[in-house]
Amino acid sequence: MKHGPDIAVIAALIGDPARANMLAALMSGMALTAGELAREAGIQPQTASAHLARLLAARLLLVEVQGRHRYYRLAGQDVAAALESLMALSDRLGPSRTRPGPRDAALRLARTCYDHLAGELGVTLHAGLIDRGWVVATTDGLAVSPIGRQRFLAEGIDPEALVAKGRPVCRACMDWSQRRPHLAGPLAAAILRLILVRGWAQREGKSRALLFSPQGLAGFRRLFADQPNATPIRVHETSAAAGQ
Amino acid sequence: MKHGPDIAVIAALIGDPARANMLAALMSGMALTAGELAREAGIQPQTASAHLARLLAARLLLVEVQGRHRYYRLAGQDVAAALESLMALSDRLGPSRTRPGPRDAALRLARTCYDHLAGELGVTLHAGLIDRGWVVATTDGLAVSPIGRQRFLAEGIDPEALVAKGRPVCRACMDWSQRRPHLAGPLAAAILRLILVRGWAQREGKSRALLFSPQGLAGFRRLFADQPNATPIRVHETSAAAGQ
DNA sequence: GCGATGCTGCGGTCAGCACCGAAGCATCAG
DNA sequence: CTGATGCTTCGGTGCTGACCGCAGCATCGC
Repeated sequence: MKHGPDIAVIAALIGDPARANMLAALMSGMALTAGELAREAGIQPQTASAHLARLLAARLLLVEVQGRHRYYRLAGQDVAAALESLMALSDRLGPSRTRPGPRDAALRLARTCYDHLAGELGVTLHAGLIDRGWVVATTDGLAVSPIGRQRFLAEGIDPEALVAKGRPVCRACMDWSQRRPHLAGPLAAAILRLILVRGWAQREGKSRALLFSPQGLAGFRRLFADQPNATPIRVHETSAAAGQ
Repeated sequence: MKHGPDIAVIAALIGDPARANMLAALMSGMALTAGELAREAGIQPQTASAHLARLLAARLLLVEVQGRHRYYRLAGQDVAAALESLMALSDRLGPSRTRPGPRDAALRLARTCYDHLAGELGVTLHAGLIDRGWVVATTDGLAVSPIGRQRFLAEGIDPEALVAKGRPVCRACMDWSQRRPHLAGPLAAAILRLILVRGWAQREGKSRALLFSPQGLAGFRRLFADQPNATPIRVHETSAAAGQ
């Protein structure tokens, strides 16, 4: 048992600061060039190239060549999920090695998690869809109910067109900052695209943060989150969680 | 952004082979002494002590002193979840760096994931409880239905006694080997205890593998998995590996 | 054709850290 | 008490790997 379990190889790849910075940048879901990633990590292009080659060999990244550019992106949802779960452990190091600036607040409110919405609004989305009965639990995770399908079709999303090789169309994913589940899967990816296409929110530069316009936030809440009739949803536990 | 994101610190800790071996051993959910962990990792006690101190400082582990022994265990469910998600990425390295022996087949059939059941039977449990309507989706993840509570009480498990500080009593957790959700959370932990107490299964040494007796397997399936009336559940996608 | 840009491979340097030997404390058995 | 066990701290060694300067290709613009 000299060379250790495979988990050590993967974790060691993520464990280098330069590579971790690159992976964190790719968590936005965008494909970035080798040069952009080098700048993101604060290293020279040669060094970045070596790092990227190793991440590629481990199948953590995919690459697409376009002319003289090489666009790297995360290899899949599972890679993003693993990175998120590691972020969830980061709090343990100390109350805040990450300086809690305004950008951090934006990240906690809404951010991309590879291809879908995360943060407080991601949790709100998950809760809202379940409250409305659009999404229900199945043996495979979560699925869209008949009424939900009708509603999504009205918004231009066909859930049945999103199913791929028996994978669930959506599922719960533990949110790093909220410590509650948010919505993941192809359906969640389609909803994020809808949010961006309608101009409800836009990316903040190359970061993972999503900036919602007031109108966009209102539209989002009206469609997915607001409880038309009854009890208000509780999404503001972050303040209480701080004292934990 | 010189010293990298916190995620790099955590991943680097897990990324060392010796530490990864220790953490993997602790995934069984048992508390192990420093010496046992040193042997597990194949290193000298002094080296292990240094590793354990670092894991402790990062709050990945908890320690309990009993006489001259020090019992280490994982700090919580989130640590176990992160390790599982890293294992899910290990497949990408190569078809099988992990030799696929009989022990591996046992791991894929049933194993502990920190404090609950994982593997094919863990997925079966998740699917079975949802099929029976004992567990349903809520805004917090999964919850026990009234009929479910009645059934669990009949087996000596009180779901309401398991709720702690607003955390969901159970939730879905993506299974490393099955790539489908299995049941996690306090309820899942109680079910694992039930399985062990009734003698349906026992741990294989210090490994994560759970060995079900034929009678135990029958009892488990009858109570949680078998579909009494209708369509058979599909849990045998890896039937080749299971051998059952 | 030319130079500029984006990326990768090669060598050499250097720091970090995993490792063990030796020693020091606490606990337990007798 | 003495000796044995379990664990930790300290010092020193050795090796892996991250880094950059330099060079070599491919692509784009002109």
